[in-house]
Amino acid sequence: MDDVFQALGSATRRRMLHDLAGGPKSVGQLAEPFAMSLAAASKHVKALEKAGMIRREVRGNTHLCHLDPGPLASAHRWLSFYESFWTGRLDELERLLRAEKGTIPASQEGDDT
Amino acid sequence: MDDVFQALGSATRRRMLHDLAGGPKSVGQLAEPFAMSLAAASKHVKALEKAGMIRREVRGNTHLCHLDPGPLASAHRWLSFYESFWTGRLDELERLLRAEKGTIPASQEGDDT
DNA sequence: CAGCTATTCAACGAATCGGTTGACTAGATC
DNA sequence: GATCTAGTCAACCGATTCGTTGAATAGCTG
Repeated sequence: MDDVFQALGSATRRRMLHDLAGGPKSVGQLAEPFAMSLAAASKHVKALEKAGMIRREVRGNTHLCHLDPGPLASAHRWLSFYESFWTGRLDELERLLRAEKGTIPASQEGDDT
Repeated sequence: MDDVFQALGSATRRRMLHDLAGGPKSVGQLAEPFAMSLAAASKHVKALEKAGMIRREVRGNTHLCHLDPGPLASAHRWLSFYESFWTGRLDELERLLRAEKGTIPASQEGDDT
């Protein structure tokens, strides 16, 4: 989860993810919108890969990057815990907090599912 | 958005948020679960505050911290853009991507709503 | 006022980040 | 085989992060 949120904490990488939503792209294609060296962009790709949000398919000369939405889904679920908070459903929040005392749900504890 | 995801990229701060979901807490109370100095914890609180996820109410001697779910909601909405991706609703994704060509929705571009 | 409590601030150090450049590897192309 | 292209790797640099400690501030308490 650390890696995921950390990866998302950069506009550059968020933009890359967004571009990837339109379909697989090579590292070079991902780098194109940015005024930085290919090496720098390559590092960003690696950060996304480390966070599990990118799968790499080495296709001959070029590395094709695919979006893997799994970690995004995890992050989304993590945030959903607080949803009742911003929708004003405080009763629901209380239920969640009470339920947790017994269960220790994965998305709020120290694991990285 | 950078600040928000960056703040979330630390298990320590995520734990603090989670504790805050149970109600307002002082800096000292937030620091208690951790084996770190109060000064260190104070910095984490400041990071959360900078990201807008904490409001501080200086009540005499102690600083009472309240959860502000706004930025969490924003992050959640940002991730929702990809929801169709992990739910397998690729048709919906395509609709989103197509729609965006005209609109440029705030949650996926360079602003920080 | 003296002293305890809660918290911040400033300075420091080690580690990490985000970028650069130059060298390298491997696949395509002539 | 020479060379162009795609990408990584390693070294380096400046800025930031995460922790520390010691001192400062401000509110309570005797």
